[in-house]
Amino acid sequence: MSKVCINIAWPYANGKIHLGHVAGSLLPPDIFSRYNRLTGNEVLMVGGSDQHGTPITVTAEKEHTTPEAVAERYHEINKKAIEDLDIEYSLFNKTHCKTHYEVVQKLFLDLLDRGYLYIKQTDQYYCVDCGRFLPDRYVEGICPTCGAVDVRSDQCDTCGTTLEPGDLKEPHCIQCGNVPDVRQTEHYFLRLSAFRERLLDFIADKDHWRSNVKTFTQNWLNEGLTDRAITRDMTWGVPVPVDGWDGKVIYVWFDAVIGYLSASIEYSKMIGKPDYWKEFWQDPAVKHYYFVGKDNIPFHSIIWPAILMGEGGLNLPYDIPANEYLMFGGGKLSKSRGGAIDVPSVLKKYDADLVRYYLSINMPDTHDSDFSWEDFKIKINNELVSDLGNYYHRCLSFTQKNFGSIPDAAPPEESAEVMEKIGSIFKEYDEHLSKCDFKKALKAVMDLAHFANKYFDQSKPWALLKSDKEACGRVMNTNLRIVKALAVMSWPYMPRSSEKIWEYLAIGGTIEECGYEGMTSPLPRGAAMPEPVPVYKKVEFEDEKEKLNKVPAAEPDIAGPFADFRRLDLRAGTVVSVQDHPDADKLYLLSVDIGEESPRQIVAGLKAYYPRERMLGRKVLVVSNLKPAKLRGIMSSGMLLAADDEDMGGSAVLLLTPSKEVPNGTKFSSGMDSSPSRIEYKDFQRAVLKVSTVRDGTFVAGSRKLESAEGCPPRAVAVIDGDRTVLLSDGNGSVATVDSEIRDGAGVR
RNA sequence: AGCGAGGUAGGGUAGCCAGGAUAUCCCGUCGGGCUCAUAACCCGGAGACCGAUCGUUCAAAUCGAUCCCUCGCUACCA
Repeated sequence: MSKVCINIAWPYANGKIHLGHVAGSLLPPDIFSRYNRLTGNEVLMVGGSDQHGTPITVTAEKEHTTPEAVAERYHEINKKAIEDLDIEYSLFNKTHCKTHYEVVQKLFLDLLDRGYLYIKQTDQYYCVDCGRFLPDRYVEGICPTCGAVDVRSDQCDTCGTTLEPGDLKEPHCIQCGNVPDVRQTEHYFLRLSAFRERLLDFIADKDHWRSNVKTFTQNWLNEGLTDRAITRDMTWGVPVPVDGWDGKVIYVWFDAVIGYLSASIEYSKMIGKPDYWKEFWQDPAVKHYYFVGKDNIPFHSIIWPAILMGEGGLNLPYDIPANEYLMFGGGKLSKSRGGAIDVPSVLKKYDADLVRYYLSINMPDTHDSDFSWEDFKIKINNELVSDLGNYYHRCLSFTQKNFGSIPDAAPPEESAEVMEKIGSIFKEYDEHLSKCDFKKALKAVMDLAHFANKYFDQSKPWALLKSDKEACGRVMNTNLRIVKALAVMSWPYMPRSSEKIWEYLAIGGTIEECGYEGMTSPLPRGAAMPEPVPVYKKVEFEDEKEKLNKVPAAEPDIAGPFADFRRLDLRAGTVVSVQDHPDADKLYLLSVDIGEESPRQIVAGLKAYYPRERMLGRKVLVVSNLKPAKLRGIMSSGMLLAADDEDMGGSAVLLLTPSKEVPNGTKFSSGMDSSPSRIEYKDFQRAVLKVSTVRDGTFVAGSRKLESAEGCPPRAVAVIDGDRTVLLSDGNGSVATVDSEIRDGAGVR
């Protein structure tokens, strides 16, 4: 029996938690905690809502409310969601709490005393109108390096340059629009660099860490550590506990990680044993685990250990089993991407245990994993319900119906094989779980379920019932012992249903009291069994499936020959104006008339190939239904088709042009039906368009026979699909071509 | 283009770090068994030159090199 401290990454209280959070950092620690409890260890499991920081103040301003209101709202929602998932924290705390403030401030002052913090003057934007310093994301302007517009003041997303206050051209406050001053301000910096050696020592023996965690940390340390500002000019957060520092707070990443400690202390106070936390934080024998997502690794492997080292006398992390991402429909499952599946709505439809099972068996522990409702259904129905659930039910209902109570046990030699199997599965399970290998341990449980079903079949209790009821009872007793073992081993994963099974077994007490120790002990003979009801039901979703799965909207399906090409809407047009892109070397900013009310604005990377005068007035072909995209800050609605023979070893880039004069807006669909619906760039890339000289009705590149070579210029563009080759034309004798030499087979992009 | 991950039977995967004898599991498929059970369970079959090539080795899915392809993030891709 030992103590274990389980620390869980703090979800940010600016939105509802979703399945990505659950699979990534919330469910694993709960499984691990329950596993430890069944092993007989004492667990302290803490975490909570991260409630400070600028994004919450932004939300609050948007909603015309206070940051506290926003933070509290999501704290309550998420706390409830976590409880509904049966994730049992000792305490799910929050950073906006008195104890947390005190602990953060104490650590701050301790580090200050020891010389790990120092003050540095920095420049910061200050808005006179708003009367305050502005956070980085409150100031936008033009990037001095690349000229992109509406760039945030800390970093240009367009060119990646890191910016300092004052760098931005034409800065403005996004709140009031005024031009902010650059004023001197001071901040406390954490002397991270002072911990480098100690941190290297710290990770040196961490061979049990997952390789990505260790490698990532090692790389960070090798690159050298830069001191970081740990205070900000704002009021939403933990105040800096130094006179004259009003209006400044401690920055999130110093604030939030300390939450592990403050939540432990807060919990101790709550249970009336104010020193309880010390048993976990000050006894070096207690292992500390940190369950986080992979984006959170350095905060837990470097910054937090540095803070702990600076404070001294507190346990450092023992392991940081960081998970990868749960992907949904190909995209990262995150709040910002909109593909999120938040916990409250999922739990409205499905039992927590089903969700826990699926996320466990599909956990992104070593790689990103994909979430889909289709897969959810398959795994739940075929594995959980059919194997495990059905086994539970056939055993319990058969015994209950025919015996009404627990029948007498078989003599040891009769059940030896089964008990051995339980033992060997448990060994495997235990090994995996002790290493936080959740997926594999659960697979071991499912293996036992499979073995169990086989045992049931082979021992044929339904036949024995007629021939030898006593023997039947002995077999069922053995079966029920497997049921018991399955329920105990499943409990960390699916607590609620396991407890239900426990009731049906009429053992009394709880699974937690039984523990792994009592898992294989005999059943209470003669105990009356209640009538069982299946604990897992198959999931069915005809409508739901459509709704939930169709987050990535189904596109109108174009099938058949030239499907990829027919998704394009190609139009003839005339370049009516050419300007240099203000912020890019290679890009032109064009207006192209494609027969619409006003010309399209299109950004094109052609500066290197066409001087301005050769662009102006030029007849071109435009992909008109391409999803508009910002190119270095400027919207581009479409793209010009150009041939490029790089793949053929050339270096020419030539704009496509109609062979005969056609009105702007003329459709180039080679006489086929095409779709006007909006497409992505990658959809465009799927269509195969090639340029080649044409001789005797044959497309020289690849010697492909053209289906019609009518009106064909000597060099032309063709659309290729399988073995079919068709000229790209307007269907009326104007064929797409280029006006100078290019290698045959050049692609079009 | 940069970074990250990955390419193993029709689909999805395990194994790869610590190289060895019939390559795992799930779905699907084909055949059989059973009838206690949630049309579930059990057994058996077919189906994979482990992305390609080269190398290291007595031995490579596993180690090294090169290349190809896919996905995600990022981008002066249009």
